[in-house]
Amino acid sequence: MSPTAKVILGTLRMRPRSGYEIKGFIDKSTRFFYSAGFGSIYPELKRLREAGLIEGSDDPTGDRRRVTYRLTRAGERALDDWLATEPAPIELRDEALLQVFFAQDDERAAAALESKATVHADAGERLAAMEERVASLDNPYPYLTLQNGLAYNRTMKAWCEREAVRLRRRRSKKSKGTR
Amino acid sequence: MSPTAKVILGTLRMRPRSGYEIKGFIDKSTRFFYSAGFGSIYPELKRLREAGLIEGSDDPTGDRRRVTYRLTRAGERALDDWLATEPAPIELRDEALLQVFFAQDDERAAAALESKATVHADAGERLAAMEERVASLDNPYPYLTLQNGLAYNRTMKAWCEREAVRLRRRRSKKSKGTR
DNA sequence: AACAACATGTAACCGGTTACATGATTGA
DNA sequence: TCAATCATGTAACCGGTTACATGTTGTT
Repeated sequence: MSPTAKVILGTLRMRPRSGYEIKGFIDKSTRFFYSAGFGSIYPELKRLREAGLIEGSDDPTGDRRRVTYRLTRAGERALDDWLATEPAPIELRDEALLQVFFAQDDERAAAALESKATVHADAGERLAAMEERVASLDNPYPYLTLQNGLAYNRTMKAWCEREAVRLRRRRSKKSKGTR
Repeated sequence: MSPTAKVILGTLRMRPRSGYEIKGFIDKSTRFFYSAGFGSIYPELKRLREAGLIEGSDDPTGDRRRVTYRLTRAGERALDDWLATEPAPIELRDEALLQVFFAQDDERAAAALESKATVHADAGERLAAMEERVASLDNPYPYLTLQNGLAYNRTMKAWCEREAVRLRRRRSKKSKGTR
């Protein structure tokens, strides 16, 4: 099952939606740890339909066509099966950390850490802005993942700032200079 | 500049290496936050050479051919330019979190959190096994990124375990059951 | 009238993973 | 001699991003 299929199936179990609505839902919920664009969603809906995991019904607004998809029983089974599967290890590509790794001196390492701190600060703010809305949901699990993102970004921001300060302090005493 | 180009250029500044050695270096250093396979490395070496950012010299072992690459001045400049660039935001695809998000009850949400805790525990152990070796390096920045990975996995493991316990405790009192 | 949002889809492109293919050297 | 490691490379495949193409509806 493809990554995009997983998030589509999960989204459709909550309630039937069109492709456009699925995209909207992802963008305001899982996008921070699991995203998908139209270019993935529409072809995947087609495949899932052909595989019998979802079914679509025409649901136009006037002349504007729209297909609303819902899970079939086979789709629900497939979703439950995946949900009970050991998760794939987290794939992570952190350019800021690579910049720290290859830094040539404390000054530039500190700058890279501060960039990373800013990235996490921004992400944290965007998550915090969602907190109230998500907290008021019936379903408690989205809120749990939001809290996870908050904890993650808080920790990383604090860690990067602390290390950046340490490097800059060290640098002002004994200059490491160029090699 | 492609992701693979960045890690190749940085690796080659440390010292000249063959494609095979570059892969070996990545596997024992940046792989946890930035990886690359042979299928990316060799084609990228070719492109970087054509672009004049690296140069290769034949350096065979007996009849076994080998090309050792080093940075050109243009390559060093390109590396420094990238190092001073705002990093791309972290791309993250966390299947375990998606399983939590779509969980149907506390029991299964807790199980997903425990899976995620295990993932982080394993990653933390693999990093801890590298700690002494990396600490004894001349260059302090690889150790810094190792510490970051340790902090990240420690926090995530603890957070997931704590939340899993909380869910299981809650579950044993008021069973949430099916909806 | 114009623009944002709704709605669906395809095509080109990019880049990574896996498998395959080949062959030399080293050490058990 | 056999296996592990060194060494390089390509091809098929997979899947995501971006751009493009098209048309409707609702709001200003």
